[in-house]
Amino acid sequence: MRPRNPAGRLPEPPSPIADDGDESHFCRTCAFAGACLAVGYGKPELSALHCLVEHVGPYRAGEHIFRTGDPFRAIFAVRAGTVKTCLVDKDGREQVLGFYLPGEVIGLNAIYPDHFPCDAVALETAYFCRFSFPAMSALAARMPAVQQHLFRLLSKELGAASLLAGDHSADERMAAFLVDLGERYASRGFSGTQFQLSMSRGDIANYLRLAAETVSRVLGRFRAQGLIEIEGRALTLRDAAGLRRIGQSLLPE
Amino acid sequence: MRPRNPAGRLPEPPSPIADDGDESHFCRTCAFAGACLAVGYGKPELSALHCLVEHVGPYRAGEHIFRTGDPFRAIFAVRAGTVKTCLVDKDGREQVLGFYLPGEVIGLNAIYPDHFPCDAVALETAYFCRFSFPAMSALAARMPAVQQHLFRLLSKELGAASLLAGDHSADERMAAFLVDLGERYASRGFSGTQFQLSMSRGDIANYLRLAAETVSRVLGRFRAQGLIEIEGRALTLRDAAGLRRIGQSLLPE
DNA sequence: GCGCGGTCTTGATCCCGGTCAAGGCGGGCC
DNA sequence: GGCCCGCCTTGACCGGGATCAAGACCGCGC
Repeated sequence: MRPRNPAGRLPEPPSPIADDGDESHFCRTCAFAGACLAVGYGKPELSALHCLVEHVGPYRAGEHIFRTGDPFRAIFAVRAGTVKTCLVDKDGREQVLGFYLPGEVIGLNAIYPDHFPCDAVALETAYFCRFSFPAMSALAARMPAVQQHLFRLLSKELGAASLLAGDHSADERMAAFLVDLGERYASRGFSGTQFQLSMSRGDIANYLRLAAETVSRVLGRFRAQGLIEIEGRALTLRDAAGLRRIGQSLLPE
Repeated sequence: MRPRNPAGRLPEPPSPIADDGDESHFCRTCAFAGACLAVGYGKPELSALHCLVEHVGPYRAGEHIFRTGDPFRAIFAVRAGTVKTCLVDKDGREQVLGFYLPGEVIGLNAIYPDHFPCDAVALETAYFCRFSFPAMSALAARMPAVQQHLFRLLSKELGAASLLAGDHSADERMAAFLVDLGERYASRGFSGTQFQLSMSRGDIANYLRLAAETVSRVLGRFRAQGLIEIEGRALTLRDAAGLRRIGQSLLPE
């Protein structure tokens, strides 16, 4: 894996920011749009939901959205940019818990401890919708679809965490990671086969519980096998089916 | 780790079954008692909750409470006995997701996929309270404390799953596992330092992502160091503080 | 009693991935 | 321009835990 193309860092991908929506429309990628629109709520409910939303940002790469120990008051939906969450154990080593793309929600694991159990850090310039959680809970009680949606978000993340906990080879983890990223991009309307990795090799390694060197080597091997193309952080999935086969034991369905 | 004492299997520990409760009282270890009683709900709410509960069991060791793919209709609180949940990947290898003691709740990870994503198997004779989930959701909408409690249960399990996903040594995992078990028993009114392991070494190994042989060796080492006493499945924590120190990076607070 | 199967322990060996070390590349700053 | 620093890659080596293999112990059924 030799020459690094400047395109690996520049130009900033044109990652379109989701529009802001209005009284009766949500941001295009909103994590909650599905919960409400699909069920056909009317204007009053929509404005109720809009009332408890606050647009925040931008956060520059490296800035914290919240930190371990901060009191839990709100969950955040990513509008643009990418975020990693990570816990830092008492001897300072960090452990990446997840990466979050536009349309995804962070902060759910703070409900139980009632304060954030991890840090959230922007990996590139990022914008958020901030949902006051007390207000959201109250709304959930009035709108079953919202409650149901929250339950599902939580439950979904639980499933994802369990998978990562399995003992799988470096190849399996890496392949599953790439396929998963692609599918998440695709489901939000971006290209699912060609995108920028917004996180460093080190972060990927940490997330997959591998060494950074191993990530490099596996990526190199995948490239040699024609499964992917990669230059710096610019990634193309050449053989998604092949990757899926390798990572199948970690992938849904 | 040499002689095995028959006590490892027999006599059946006198694991007291939780009482059944009545119109205004819950089973002693009920996972939802706290949600309701602490907030001081009155008779009507309590009977609402009681109405949607159904006592089921006994299930004998090895019997399934639910299987992967079963449609999701209810969550289960353990009244007595122990349960393991595990997913079976397509090539038949199983992965233990968790062990559940009296007072704990299984089935939460089924909300999102809307069918059970794993099997639940009784490790010893077990009894349950079965909560219809649609009814529970409806109740949660009327009783904020119930909704909050469900959110917290989900969020708590999410935290636990993330921890297990870290890369930790066999000693750390094992120590944390033993301490955690002890604390969970203690919090339900059982002895936290002396109890029967209701699962096989193989199940423990699978849960901790180790080989069964490694579990044996670590247990042997812990015994040699005076941290524990163990004969078959009869376990005594001799130096809980020492174990906690070893497993600290996986343990809360 | 005896044999069988399951669970557990113990020892020997192997291998994947971690660690250490060195070097390339690119970007930012003086 | 030149330097430094962070990120990434590549190679050499090492070690923790998996795997393979053998045997102990127990409960059970005949």
